[in-house]
Amino acid sequence: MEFTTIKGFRDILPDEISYWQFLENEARKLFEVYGFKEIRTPILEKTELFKRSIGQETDIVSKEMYTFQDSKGRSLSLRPEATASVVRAYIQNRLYQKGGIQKLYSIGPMFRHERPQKGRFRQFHQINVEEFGDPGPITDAEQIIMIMELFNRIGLSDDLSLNINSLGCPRCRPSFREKLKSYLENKREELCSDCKRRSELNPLRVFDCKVESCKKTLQDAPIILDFLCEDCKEHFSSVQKLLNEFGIEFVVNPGLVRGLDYYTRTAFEVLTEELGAQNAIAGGGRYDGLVKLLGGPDHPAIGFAIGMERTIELLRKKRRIDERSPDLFIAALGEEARKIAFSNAIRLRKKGIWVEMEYEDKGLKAQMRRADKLNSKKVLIIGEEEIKKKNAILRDMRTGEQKEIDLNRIEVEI
RNA sequence: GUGAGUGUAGCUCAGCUGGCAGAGCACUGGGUUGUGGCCCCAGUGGUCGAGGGUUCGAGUCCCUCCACUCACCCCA
Repeated sequence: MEFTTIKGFRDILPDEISYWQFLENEARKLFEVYGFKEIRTPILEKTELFKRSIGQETDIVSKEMYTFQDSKGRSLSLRPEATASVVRAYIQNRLYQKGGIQKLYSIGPMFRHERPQKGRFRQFHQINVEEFGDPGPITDAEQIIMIMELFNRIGLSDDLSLNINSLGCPRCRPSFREKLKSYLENKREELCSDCKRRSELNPLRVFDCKVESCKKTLQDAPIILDFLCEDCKEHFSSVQKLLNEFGIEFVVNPGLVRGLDYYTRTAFEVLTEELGAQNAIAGGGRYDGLVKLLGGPDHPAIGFAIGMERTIELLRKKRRIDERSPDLFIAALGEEARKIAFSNAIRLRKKGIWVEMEYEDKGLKAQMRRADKLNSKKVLIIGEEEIKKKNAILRDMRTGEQKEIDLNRIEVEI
């Protein structure tokens, strides 16, 4: 085959689309009652935006972005995540001048040049939520409650677990970082080669390591929660209190570290055991310093992203979302009948009725088989007999009952 | 970037120590005039991932390449 999708990119085919629409629709309905409004930003941005927000040293920016020069020599990148673009839009369009809190969501493709595997693609889709302007723990809890409610509504809550952590703030994180760094320095010989590298660049990430010896070494490592300043401590315990109050189960995981530099305080992840190595189907957290860092006002913010491919894979594994099926199939016998069928199909569709028919000259049996395959609820049979009598036979495909009806009364009968 | 696995019909796969390219599902038609599902019969459909080598003969053995999958890594 000469033309195929490029590596890590894929077609989402019609037989999968009911799942996508279901997920999107449920998300939109839920977000709406929480006061979130949709925003759509470009998928292409100046490279610098991502470098500044996500962090120069992160894997996403240093080796996973689709970056190229345009004809004027400017460096552009396909977005690897949504937050940077939404923050940019918030600042550029002065959304903060509308006053109060801005609640935004966005759905669309992201791009990362990684080696594809189960649950990981180079083009993938996220449902993204961002909220600007409120520093308090209520907002944190509200977003977590909302995301868990979404998973509950689509029927996945039994298969998911929620992890939360606090990453501190610029006042308290540095001292923890130093402490951890020196701890790792002393234990350097016990760490795997990856963790040796991590302990230099981004020491928090060693907590993600899956190597047994590293896990063991880290058992006695300092944890961030012991280093939180009073404000961060207070904030985090309020979040937990609220989650408890509203019956949200969670695990405090001090090893939960988000890979992007901009996170502060609350971080959370929704995990599943069912999808192999890529087990996070949603993740997010607070990023109080980012708006200012990108040139906006010093506004706090919090957000999360849901991985749509992963959610849908889990959804397909756990339940069936039925496709819609036609309301009526018109089986016509002969040239004259087909004309009548066609004009009636057009007429009924104007009224919002899903009508299918056979366009070729085929026997009734073949047409019935086709109607059955399409899972049509009813079949209208028009043949020479019926034309003479100016009526048609309406068959209910589930019960097998059929009756003669007047052609003008089709919409009433079905 | 590293490692392992897999490429045969639209899909899922069988094909033994080398000897005529197969099954199930799907699709099309039929099982007496104009009635679906179940059943029965028949038919369409293949550059066996690509190229090279060994051999009288290669889907099968050897080499090279390509693609896909999973894992590491990273993350949604």
